[in-house]
Amino acid sequence: MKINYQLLKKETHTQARFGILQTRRGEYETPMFMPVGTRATIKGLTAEQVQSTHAGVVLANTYHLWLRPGEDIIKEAGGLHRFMNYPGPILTDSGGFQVFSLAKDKEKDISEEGVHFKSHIDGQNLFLTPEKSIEIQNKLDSDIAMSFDECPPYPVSYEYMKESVNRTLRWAQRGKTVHNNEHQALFGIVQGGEYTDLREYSCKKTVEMDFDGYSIGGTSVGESKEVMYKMIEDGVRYLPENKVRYLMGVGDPIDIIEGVCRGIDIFDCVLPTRIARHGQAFTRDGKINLHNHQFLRDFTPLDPTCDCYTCQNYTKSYLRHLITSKEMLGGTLLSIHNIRFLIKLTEELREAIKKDTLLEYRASFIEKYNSKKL
RNA sequence: GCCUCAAUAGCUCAGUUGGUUAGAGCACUUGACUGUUAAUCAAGGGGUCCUAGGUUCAAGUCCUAGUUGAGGCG
Repeated sequence: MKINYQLLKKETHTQARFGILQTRRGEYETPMFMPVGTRATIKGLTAEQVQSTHAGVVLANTYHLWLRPGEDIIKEAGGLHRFMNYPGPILTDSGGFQVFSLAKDKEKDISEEGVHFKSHIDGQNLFLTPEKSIEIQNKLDSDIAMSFDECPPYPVSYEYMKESVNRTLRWAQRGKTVHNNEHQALFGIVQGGEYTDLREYSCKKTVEMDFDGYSIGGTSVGESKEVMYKMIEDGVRYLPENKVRYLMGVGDPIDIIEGVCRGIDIFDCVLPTRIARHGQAFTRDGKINLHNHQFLRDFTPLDPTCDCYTCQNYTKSYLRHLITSKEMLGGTLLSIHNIRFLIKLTEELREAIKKDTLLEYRASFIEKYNSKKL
């Protein structure tokens, strides 16, 4: 079995869906949030700590693991799961997004064949193709492989985006052709930027190729929230109901809620772990910065209603001490909390979908979350 | 007692032949971060330039005295 998505319930007032993602490593309810472990590690967390957040699927990155330690080493180790000691499903991103940040001259570096760019480690010239990306992911033996796509910046001209969408479609087909791992699923990626007709075109053509799941790419690259939400709506409109939908790179709590309301099933984002290392935490009352002096004598947990390891055992005062002292444990404890926060959010969204109360849930969450900003 | 050196932001220190509004790093106070090149980046507050005189158009900078500190000689 690769993976299978079972749609169990559609929310009455929105496009939201409750479902189950069946994998060879267990079944996971959607909507769900996937923590990001680019270099085969959720930064600062052991596998046990990751699992304590009730995480299911976890991300790793093809580009990073290709450079170091190399896919052959991981294959020799017995595959990515054994290598990083993670028993749950792993999704590998294709490296397409790295092209977006590393290929400096898009016109020159991105060709029909693939992408030229420089290693961020030692600057050596590299060339990545759709075939190579899929081949690496086959060897990594992740549970879900992603098609190698182009993620254009924002904004970009209609002409460029059209060309890019077509190239991404051809790359998807090439990747699908060489994909050769019978228990690894392969997802297609819908692009098209903010252009509704290109999203429609990209979506329909990608679906024609029949992937195991579909993702919306090219969001959260600098566009406004309104544009991003429109991209989601346009990207989702022509996707089949019986396949899982993954919004790539989105993990702001509000954006997750808005995504779910528009029919997204799974999300991934570096935000919870990155802001954690930078000293910030999600709370029901909005994001807080543990650097702030106001927490010096705050001997209460980040969130009294949170069931995470951090909130069960540590106070804001102590977390502030760790962060201001630059102690590693600070990033670890805040990462545990932030990941758990987003996963708990998806759990509550699932309940709201089942009870058809998603709009009320959204309104009350957002009101509380934004309350302190005014 | 005498000699030498030093004294500039909370800390450690730059500061040209005297020349606009005296700087840096750290610390402090905040902000940003969305398929991780990111335990990162950005902004802000903070000064009786040891004190008192003097020279000069102009002194953190030169001169005199003092104070404090470090070292040396008796």
